[in-house]
Amino acid sequence: MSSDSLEKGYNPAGIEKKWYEFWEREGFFEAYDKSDRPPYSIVIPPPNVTGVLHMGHALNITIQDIMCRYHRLNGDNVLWMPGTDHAGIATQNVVERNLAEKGLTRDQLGRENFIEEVWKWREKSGGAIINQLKRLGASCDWDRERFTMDKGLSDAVRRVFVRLYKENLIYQGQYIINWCPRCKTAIADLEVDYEDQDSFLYYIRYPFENNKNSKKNKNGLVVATTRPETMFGDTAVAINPEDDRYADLKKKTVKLPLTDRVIPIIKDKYVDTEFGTGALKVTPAHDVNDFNLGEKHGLERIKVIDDDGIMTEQAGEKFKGLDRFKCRDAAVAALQEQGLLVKKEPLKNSVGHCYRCKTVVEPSLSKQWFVKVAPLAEQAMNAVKDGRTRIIPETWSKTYFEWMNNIRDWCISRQIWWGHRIPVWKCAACGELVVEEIDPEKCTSCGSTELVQETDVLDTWFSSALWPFSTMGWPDKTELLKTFYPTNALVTGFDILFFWVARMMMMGIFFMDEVPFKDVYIHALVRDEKGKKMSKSKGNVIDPLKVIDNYGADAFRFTLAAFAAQGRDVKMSEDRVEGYRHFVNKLWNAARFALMHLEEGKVCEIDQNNLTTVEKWILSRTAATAEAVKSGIENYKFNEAAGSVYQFVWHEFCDWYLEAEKPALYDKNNTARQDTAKAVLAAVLKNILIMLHPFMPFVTEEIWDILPMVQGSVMKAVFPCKDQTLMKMRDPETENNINFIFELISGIRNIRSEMNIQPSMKLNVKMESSDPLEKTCIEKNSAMIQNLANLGDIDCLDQSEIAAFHGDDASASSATAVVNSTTIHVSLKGVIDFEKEESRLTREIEKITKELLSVSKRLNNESFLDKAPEAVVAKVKAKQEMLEIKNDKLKDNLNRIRGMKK
RNA sequence: GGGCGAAUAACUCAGCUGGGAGAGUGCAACCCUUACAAGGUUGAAGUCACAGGUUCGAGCCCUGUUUCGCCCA
Repeated sequence: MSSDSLEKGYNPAGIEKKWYEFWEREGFFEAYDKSDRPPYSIVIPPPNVTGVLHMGHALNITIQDIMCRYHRLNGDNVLWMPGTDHAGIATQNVVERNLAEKGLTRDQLGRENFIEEVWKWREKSGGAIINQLKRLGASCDWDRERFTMDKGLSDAVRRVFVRLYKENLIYQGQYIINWCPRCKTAIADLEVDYEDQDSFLYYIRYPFENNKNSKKNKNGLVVATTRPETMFGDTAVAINPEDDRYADLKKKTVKLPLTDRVIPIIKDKYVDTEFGTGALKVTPAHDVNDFNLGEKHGLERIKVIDDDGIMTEQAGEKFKGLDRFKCRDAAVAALQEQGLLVKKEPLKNSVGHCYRCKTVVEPSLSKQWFVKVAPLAEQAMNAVKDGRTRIIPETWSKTYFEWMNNIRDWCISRQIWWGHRIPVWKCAACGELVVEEIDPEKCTSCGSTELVQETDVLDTWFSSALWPFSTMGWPDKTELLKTFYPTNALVTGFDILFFWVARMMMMGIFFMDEVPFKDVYIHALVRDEKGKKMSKSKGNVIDPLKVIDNYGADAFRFTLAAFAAQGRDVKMSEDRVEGYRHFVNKLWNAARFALMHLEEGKVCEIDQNNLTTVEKWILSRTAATAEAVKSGIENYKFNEAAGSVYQFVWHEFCDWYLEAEKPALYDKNNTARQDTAKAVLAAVLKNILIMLHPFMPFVTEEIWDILPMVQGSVMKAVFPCKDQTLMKMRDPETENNINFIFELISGIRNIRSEMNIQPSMKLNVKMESSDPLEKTCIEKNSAMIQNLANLGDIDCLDQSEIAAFHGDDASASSATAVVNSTTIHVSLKGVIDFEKEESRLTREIEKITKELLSVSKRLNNESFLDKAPEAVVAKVKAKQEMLEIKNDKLKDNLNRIRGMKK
């Protein structure tokens, strides 16, 4: 391909699709069950099958893709295991909503037909997110895609349930759980979102029995509650035994208003004396804390709200059949009528909502299945404590321990149809519970065939917890497991640290005897540009697919990587993506430029003996940048990796190197020089493409394809750190020399700019150096200085010439700059503005004087000299020396200019 | 109420086991120089939230205060 055909600007449309299909077709994402190469594996956090791509996914996937592509470039056998989870409640909701449009309910269909409907839905529209991940460039091994409801994964779920049950780590029991009256299922503690809400605190008098005394505060106990509708389920009133207000209380019971029941007064230190009146109504069937209190004191549990959120018979004739919130108003009104409502005051309290449908959760007494997590949690904690699994950033391990220490048993049964049905059968004949992996034919106890399977299904997270090994074929002992378990890393947001990571840890350790992953990298949340959480209701959601359409996946990915600093949220705005689109374009144009010179030329080896200083420098910097990218990615510091390569490509490669190399590239008269220049250009560009490939897979592949000196795909290239010849090019001395030269050039440019001299005007310069090494360096690179500073004559003065020059008029009408031990005299005969030059030098001197002051302050301090490390003292001394030289020279120059002014 | 984190240039953020503050964007001036105006060159800009302490030395470590965010109850 010729560079003429290359667009002036990079246009990602079309190119991304082309390469993605190419990679898939060629099988470049495939992992090998068995291989001599080192294994590297990641399992994807399975997105919800009903989900659509959001910013959180985009960041999560980009990070994993960077890691996987990087490891492939290192020659590893990489497995990136993809898939989705079946999202029990969410999916059932979606399908039920579709049915409702046709006027149907799931009950009308029946369980089996309904499940068939769900599968149909999943075939048709489930997993749309997978194709969206591909738009980002995700290099998952798609042939291995898994779904938590697949046969193999379902077998794994049964194996796990049965074993945990038989080891008494799963049990069934009547406990208080969180009930969603809309989803009509139990949900786990974690699935409840608490939100502050404006409510009222109602003060209600519970009168004493047969009390005719009218002394106001003595004729009953006043309780405070936010939920008067639960009073029908009260089975006690509790007070703190140390509460002075009730020290003289003789009564043992109170009458429960609006009912004919009498309930006991119990004493427990649990009661908070600060809250309300210090008297607490106790409703064991509808409050977690009351449940515990009730258990301790052997209280009766009366359920007054049913599974639809409607008051039961127990609420009495007048209230039964009312919605729980309507009942609240009705009860309050009735109490007021009877003069039992003492007062109500506004209160902000936190109310639990179902995380799927936002309905207010009802704590409710219910028979459910639980996992006894404490023993599992301990193992999971130990694995982090002893470093078998690292959590990165480390600070999240505190949160992890905090949760593990306060963990409660996990309610795993759900009263829905879509999910893994619990493998427990009850014998209708003898009542025996049969718990088996394979559907049993008859009762293991009495032999009866009348077995009825448990109707509940398991929490989706129960199957997700097995993801790292169930996806690899467990319970079979597969080659895949042998090669890739435990996985190297898990990448996720902190929001599912407990939902998922902690549970995978427990299950992995229990069933595999090994942690599921060596590293857990917790990345940031993506927020909007003001730092607010993105949400549909706020209308501040940025759609990743739109961003890709507008700016290209490469620019988007690079933006995410560049902002993904550890422990900090990513604030996303389209402006930022636009900035990085410029970077993609810059790379594109650098490649276009390179192609002009490389397309016809033969592929040359670098002639090590013919390298200029700037060529040695760019090769050294290439090696250094490769190191920085490697270390950034391997240490999960993606912003550092991205930042290093950005800085290198734009400022070192494009701004300095390409500009410096142009004369050689265009020089037809010196083909040896030209060939070497081309060879270096080719080598550096090639390595840039490889280093950038994990971040920007599409544009790098496109350029790689066009470049004449490389074959195949950039995906099959080798990361520069593995190239020993390149890595040996690290050369700090050359880097110092070049920095010195660059500073000289900048010094001259600065004079040009500040003195308002036409950029096109060629300047004549004399250099005066007291350091012979600097002088040699200048002489060696004078052509480059001449070129980049746009000079006419450049003259490096000998010792013998210096004195004469200082006596000359030319020196007096020069503007000067000092770099290290070298003074640059820019001849401005006739055009110099002495006023300007004087103020320029004065400002320079002021700056240096300030620095010098702080340096000498330290060097005059004896305890500094005494106690600071030698290296530090030496460094400061060297700095002082340098500053003093510079200061002296600038002052000389200033005096000369002042002399000329007169 | 308990826990975690943040505060650095106009904005967004880096800043390693303490050695004397950086980048990108933006801003200002100049420039269509044979890859790129989605560009180049140059420049201005900071009491590192506040108050103490440790240290020869603090953006960094310790204590307290203020403001903001998140998680859990």
